[in-house]
Amino acid sequence: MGASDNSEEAPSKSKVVTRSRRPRLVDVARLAGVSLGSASRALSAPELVKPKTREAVRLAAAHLSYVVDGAARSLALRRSLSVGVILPTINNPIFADFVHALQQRLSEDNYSLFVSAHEYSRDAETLIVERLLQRSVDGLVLLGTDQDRKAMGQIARAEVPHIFAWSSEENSRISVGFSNRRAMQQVTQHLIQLGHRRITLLSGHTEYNERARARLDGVLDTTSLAGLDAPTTIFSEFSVEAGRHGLREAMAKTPRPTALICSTDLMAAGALSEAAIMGIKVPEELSITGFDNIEFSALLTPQLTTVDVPTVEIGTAAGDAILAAMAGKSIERAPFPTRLVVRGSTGPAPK
Amino acid sequence: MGASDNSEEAPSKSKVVTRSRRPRLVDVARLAGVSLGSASRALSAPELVKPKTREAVRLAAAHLSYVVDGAARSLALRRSLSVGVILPTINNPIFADFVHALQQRLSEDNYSLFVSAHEYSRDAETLIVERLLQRSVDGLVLLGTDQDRKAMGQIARAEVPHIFAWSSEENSRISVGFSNRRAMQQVTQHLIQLGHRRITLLSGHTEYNERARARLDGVLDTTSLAGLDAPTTIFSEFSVEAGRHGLREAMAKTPRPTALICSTDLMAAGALSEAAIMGIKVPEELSITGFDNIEFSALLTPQLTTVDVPTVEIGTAAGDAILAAMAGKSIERAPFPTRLVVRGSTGPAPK
DNA sequence: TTGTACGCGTTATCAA
DNA sequence: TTGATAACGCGTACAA
Repeated sequence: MGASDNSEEAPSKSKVVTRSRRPRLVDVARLAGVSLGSASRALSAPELVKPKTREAVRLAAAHLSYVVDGAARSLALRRSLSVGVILPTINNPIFADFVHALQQRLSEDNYSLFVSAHEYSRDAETLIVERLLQRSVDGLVLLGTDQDRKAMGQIARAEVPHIFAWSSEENSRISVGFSNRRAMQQVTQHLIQLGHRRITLLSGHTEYNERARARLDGVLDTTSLAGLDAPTTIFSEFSVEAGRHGLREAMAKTPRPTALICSTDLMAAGALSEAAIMGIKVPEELSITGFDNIEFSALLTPQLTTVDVPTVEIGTAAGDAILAAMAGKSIERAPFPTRLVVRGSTGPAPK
Repeated sequence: MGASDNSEEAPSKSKVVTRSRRPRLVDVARLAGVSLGSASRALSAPELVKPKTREAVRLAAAHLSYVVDGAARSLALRRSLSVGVILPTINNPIFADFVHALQQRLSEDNYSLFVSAHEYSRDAETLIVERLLQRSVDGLVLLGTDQDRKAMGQIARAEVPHIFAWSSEENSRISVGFSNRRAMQQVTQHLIQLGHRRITLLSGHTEYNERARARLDGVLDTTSLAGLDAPTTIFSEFSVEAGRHGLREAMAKTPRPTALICSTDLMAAGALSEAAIMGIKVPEELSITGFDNIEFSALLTPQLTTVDVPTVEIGTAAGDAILAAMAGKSIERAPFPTRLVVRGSTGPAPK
């Protein structure tokens, strides 16, 4: 009996060489000549321990290349020191920047970040939430406010602190983000001022996507205020390919629109490229706008008129917010400002 | 004594409402009227249990919204069912696609993926490895073969199964990827065939980056074989901004080069844009090439000649490989083929 | 096929 | 300031 306690045993000669067990805290304690408790304190609450033991433990730990076992620690601590973020997709550079900023912020407070994307599948979303709950994330950052009801149910039952990031419409619940609606109002206003009256909107699907809805609303607000008819709206995915198709569809109508508002830069980039292929001059015959101000939007020809979103700031603020939420506090913050960036893809409406 | 065992106690009235404890497996077992062991088996090895108990347990679990505690499970299982991937940066769409494919593959085998990027900082890299080891990842996917020695030391000591992905040069250790060197040979060959003799190379920094080195070597191989002088080489970061500066620097030389080889599409995109600003005609006055074939490279004007890399396939194969490695097997596989994509940014050398 | 009891590695409590 | 010991929640021999 007690065999499992005998850590001095040499690797048994006749067996295959097996992966050697990683050193545990007891091993460190023994080498340092202190108790388990002292070793634990020396590493995670050094101020509670005499400098001498502290050093002895540190030395022993370094000597053994000891790394604490996160699973055991989580179990004892009843927190995992990890946070999950659920993105719609990882295939939009705007989210990559956001995630990076979020990760940086959490890292400062010693939290790890689980990144996952559901790629607009509700099933995937439920599965992701389930996995994150298994991992006992201490907090959850949700992108957008319009999550799957089932997923939200799971989150609510598990009582995991969570925040909504990205969108922050006036009437929505508290979240860290900006107003898609107001941003799109500016875009539309810009086009109307340029004399455009026949506008087509290339929108993302609005089910489970309050961002797409808010952007759509922003356009409608503004056209209606200006006494225009509601613009033709085409619904599609948020991809470059969808932008191509959208442009074709838009330009198949008679009379042709003079402006195409796209829900994202990705779509606008596709539309721009397809316009070039069709020989449609931008902006002389058609103005095109995007949304997000991804780095590439300034590299297209013509450069894209778009909405700049403070991605990094939102990522950092989301980190602040979820850290606060996990600490039981709650942060109120005003929506972030966005900025219309007027570039070459928009111009006066043709006569 | 034994008070902590009394799970029927009502929430104490006078205290603040606290976060209710999440249900444990015992709770499920009790509700299902079976033992802890049976409950455990019913959920993770259903075939070992009678259909009747299996169902009872499932029902109870669903009723309580039970989710297994990953930390406890890891501790008992001595594996975490998680894998880490260490990227140089998350700010290149090529890596985003790779990670997504990897994640998908691992997810099929019920593994979670920790994603982290060191952004070319060695310190960050060591910290990341340390964190991943704390989390007891069962395997590690390293992007590139040229990791920090210290980090590799940690990984070796911890004896964590790991694989190298992305690069796979002839003389390097086994890894899942493609030959950067051969790909760049093709690019250079293409330019030489177009009559270019004065070529400038805009390379990434080569310290700790075998990909940049291999690409550089590929260019040198080919120019030297063609009896040309070694091309002027400018070293810089892998960014759009660096591409802009690189182009300016390249075109400041007399005589000007007729072709600019860029180490990545990001750089090439910057160079292309800066050329437009300077009024340099591409490809009439200057041919420009990229590397990676990111989606946007086909949306630039002119479209970018570049090297297509089978990102998704590599991601999936990397998943296969690390799963195999964790199972104690090892996968041999030939390097993936790359493909030169000739588009509008390259043309005959000016007279 | 099921139940019991122990171990996984750490932190927290409580005495000393 | 330190040391002993009881959790933390789950998997799995082993016995029944």
